[in-house]
Amino acid sequence: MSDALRTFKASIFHALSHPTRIAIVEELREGELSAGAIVHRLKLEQANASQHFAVLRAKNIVTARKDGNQVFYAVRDPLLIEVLDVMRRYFHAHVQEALAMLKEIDESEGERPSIE
Amino acid sequence: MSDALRTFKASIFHALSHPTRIAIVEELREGELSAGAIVHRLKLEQANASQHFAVLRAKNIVTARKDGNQVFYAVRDPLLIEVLDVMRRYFHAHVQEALAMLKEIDESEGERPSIE
DNA sequence: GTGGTATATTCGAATGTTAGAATATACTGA
DNA sequence: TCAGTATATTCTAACATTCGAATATACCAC
Repeated sequence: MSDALRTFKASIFHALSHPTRIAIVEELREGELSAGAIVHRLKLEQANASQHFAVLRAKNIVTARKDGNQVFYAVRDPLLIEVLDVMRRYFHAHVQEALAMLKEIDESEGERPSIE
Repeated sequence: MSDALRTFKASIFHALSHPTRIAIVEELREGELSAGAIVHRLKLEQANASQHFAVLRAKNIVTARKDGNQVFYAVRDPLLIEVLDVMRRYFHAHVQEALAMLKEIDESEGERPSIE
């Protein structure tokens, strides 16, 4: 496999390597939503959300459909949802250590982990 | 889904979001290899490779088995290979734009892209 | 036109990631 | 023990990413 191809793959993973962007893609699992709806559901800062949308757009992970005042986002390819599904199975297969990892993250942030 | 779980998923993606680490995991697709073998096959700097191994170990993406002088790495869970397989399909479904992305990367690096 | 709403972009400071050099550790064989 | 090999860690400078604040753009209703 060429290094350029690996760079492409890595760039897709990179686009998904932020909790907020994962959350956005998961929100879009059932279909398109307006930017505002996502901001509201995930309680994000508008500017910050828009930055994350830009990352997802740049990698063609989502499509943006403009309708009047609003922009509706959708996951472009269901394969990516499939990737997230496999990740979910991966998570369930390793709950124990996932919990440990969450706890570590937790302890440095002062919040309690909760599973799904 | 809890924010902590998203953080967990994001951290796995993050571990895979570097071309060298993708390359390492793909090398381990068929089974375990020594650190040295991977360094040799991928023509990596020893120290740099070791740093990437550390990232993959920290996320439990690979296991490390020490045998005498050497350390043998293996992908711990085939589910991750499955993730890479879905990504491969994703890639094939979007060769066109992948090519465009590779070309862009290419133009800023002075190399020609080649597909798999 | 003006005012209001929805979204995007730019900027800056804090933080995180990277590669490679140097160094450290661990094991083996003589 | 010592020399050699395999791997890991630490350090540092360059670079990228993140957030929130401020600002800009686009659209709609009046």
